[in-house]
Amino acid sequence: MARRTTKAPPSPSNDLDARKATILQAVVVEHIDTAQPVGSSAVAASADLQVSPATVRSEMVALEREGYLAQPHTSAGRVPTDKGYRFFVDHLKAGVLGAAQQQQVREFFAGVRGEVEDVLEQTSTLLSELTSYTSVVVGPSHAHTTILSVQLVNLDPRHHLLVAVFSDGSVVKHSVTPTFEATHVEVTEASRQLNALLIGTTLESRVQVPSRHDHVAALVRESVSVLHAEQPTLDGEQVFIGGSSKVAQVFDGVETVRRVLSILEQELLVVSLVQDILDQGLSVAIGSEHGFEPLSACAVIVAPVTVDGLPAGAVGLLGPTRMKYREALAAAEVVSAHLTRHFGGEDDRG
Amino acid sequence: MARRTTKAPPSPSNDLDARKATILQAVVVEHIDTAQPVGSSAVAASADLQVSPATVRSEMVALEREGYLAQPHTSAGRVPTDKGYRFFVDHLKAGVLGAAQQQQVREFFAGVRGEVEDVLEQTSTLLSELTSYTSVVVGPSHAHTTILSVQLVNLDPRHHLLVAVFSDGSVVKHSVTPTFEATHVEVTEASRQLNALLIGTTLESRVQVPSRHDHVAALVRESVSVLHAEQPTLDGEQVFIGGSSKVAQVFDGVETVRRVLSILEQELLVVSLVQDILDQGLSVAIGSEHGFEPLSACAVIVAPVTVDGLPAGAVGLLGPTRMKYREALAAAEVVSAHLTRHFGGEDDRG
DNA sequence: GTTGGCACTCGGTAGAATTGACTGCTAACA
DNA sequence: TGTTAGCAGTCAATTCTACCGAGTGCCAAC
Repeated sequence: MARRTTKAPPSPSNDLDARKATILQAVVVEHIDTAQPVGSSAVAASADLQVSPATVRSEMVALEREGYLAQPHTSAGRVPTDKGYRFFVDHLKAGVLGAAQQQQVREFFAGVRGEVEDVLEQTSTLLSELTSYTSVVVGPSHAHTTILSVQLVNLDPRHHLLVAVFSDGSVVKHSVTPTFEATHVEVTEASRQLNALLIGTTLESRVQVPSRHDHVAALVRESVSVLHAEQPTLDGEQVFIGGSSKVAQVFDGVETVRRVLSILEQELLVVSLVQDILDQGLSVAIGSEHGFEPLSACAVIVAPVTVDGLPAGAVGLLGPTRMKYREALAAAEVVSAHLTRHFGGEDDRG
Repeated sequence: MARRTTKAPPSPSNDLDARKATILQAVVVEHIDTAQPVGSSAVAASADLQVSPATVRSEMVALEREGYLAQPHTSAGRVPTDKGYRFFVDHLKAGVLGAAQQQQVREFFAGVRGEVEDVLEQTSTLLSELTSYTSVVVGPSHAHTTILSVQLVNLDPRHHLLVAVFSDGSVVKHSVTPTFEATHVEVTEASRQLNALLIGTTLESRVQVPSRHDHVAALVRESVSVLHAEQPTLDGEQVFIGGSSKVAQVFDGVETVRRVLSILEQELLVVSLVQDILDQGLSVAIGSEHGFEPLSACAVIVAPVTVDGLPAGAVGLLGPTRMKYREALAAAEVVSAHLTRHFGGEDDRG
């Protein structure tokens, strides 16, 4: 993909000449592998460019000046910066999953059964086992799906349960607690009217609620408003986080671990993070790129899941900036593709 | 309470003479506070018994011989064993929550709204914030509640959704995927029959399913079996874990943190752990007492939640064996009492 | 532009010495 | 008999030192 010519880069700072690129990549690879600063001689030995460590050194000072590398202290090797990782990832040729792992994914999707939620949850476990990073699976929002059925159920005279079923198979429930006591007959009638009113609509549709002052109309009004109230918040998004214990293995420093875990606890935050990255059109967000200070030590990989060509959730991986991008990207892509297929045609052979 | 007489203790090993008890308690308190082994002079200074360190020492060798204390190495102080903590906890006088925290709990329960799940989830966050330990809130199983409504909804000709509403306000859904294509009319009719069949029953009830060979009967049979299949597994239990990030603060050693987190990921395991402890009639399980090897560094506090006098879930706290038992026990009890009240009478003033 | 050589920097480590917080023991004492 | 002071012994933790070595920057030569 990337050119190997030596002529001066057309775009000023975004591209490096071939040798610098090779050196940078060697540093990244080595550092991902060893977690140690990488010295000039290690690079000279590993990369296939036939130059001496001294030459590598002078290239490295340039790379450092341009912001791709950094030095922990004077007498240490170099470590990639976020920008360095970014270059590396942008010039990464697509990796493929190991045969055993591919097999594992195939078997998983061949055997998986059950409700959407269960599939997503198990997928997040799968993804985290494949990569040994923490995984995030975001399910489709049901904002654009239509309502198939609504029902108001009497729990006690002042407490009713509104249960709505959507065309994507999701179910939501809400309490409806009017200020008056409703009879069984009234609740049943309200339920009937809600069905007539809402079936086929989406949560975004405006519907004509009855304005009468009787109990039934009041029940209908409250039900509709409680149901539509769900829309503005991100609530109702389904998030499944798998392998949060990996955080303890993969990051060092108690404080970092604690911080990352405490972010993962706030699922809404995680959803919006993944959404942000997708909206930026990225598949990897490194360090500060996602503008999320507490996760500045992390890289996040995302891959969208689509149903009928429309976005319907995503899978993600969260690791340290020195994560194994090749493998992790491959895993995320393979799993998201399988998920897409799984939800696209109910029948999945693959 | 305990005698000061010098005659041999009536119950052989379960009780200690007053001075030993005081010394043991001083060691536990100190060690919980400092996380360090406690020496004889520290005990002599802190406890109000007017004896010299030498005397304390000779008592300590006895306590060690009897298994209440242990010595990390020869020239170190003493550390409580699980048995030592057990004695401490058994002789703990009930603590009360700090005023600020009591206020926080009151405000929380005064303001909390929404579905049961939401309340439980927020409660788990509350509990973990109160104590800075990881909290577990187990919701009621709906095994004993009755079915209020069942509905079969057509997603597509071969894929239907069974939605059941229970008297405790919980909703479950299951896919029903017959091998034949069912018409809309057939699904509606099956839904009607299911209602007639199941309303008022529990998941444990035996019901008479139709044995005819038509589509409707097949739908009914499959729906009933799929619904009842839920029973044997613990699945459907609701668990909410709050403050898992505390694990990183409270335990030391990456490996311990990882192990605990990975247990917490398996929610079924957590439920059965809490259930076990409750079944043993304990409110605290220390170290190996719960017989759960990976959590041998942990203590677990549980407090049952009841509705109408029947067990309906529990709240729990998970911390290191050297946790602040007084405060944690108080918090768990206060919160479980509030929860009980919250679910008991819908109206909670307190 | 590339290279070998060289002086310099500085974190990490290994070993020795020291400290100090403990203990267990013993002999004297009330 | 229980309690105490005194004392020798143990051992983890700390501090210090020296030193090693990986790695750099610079420079002169090619």
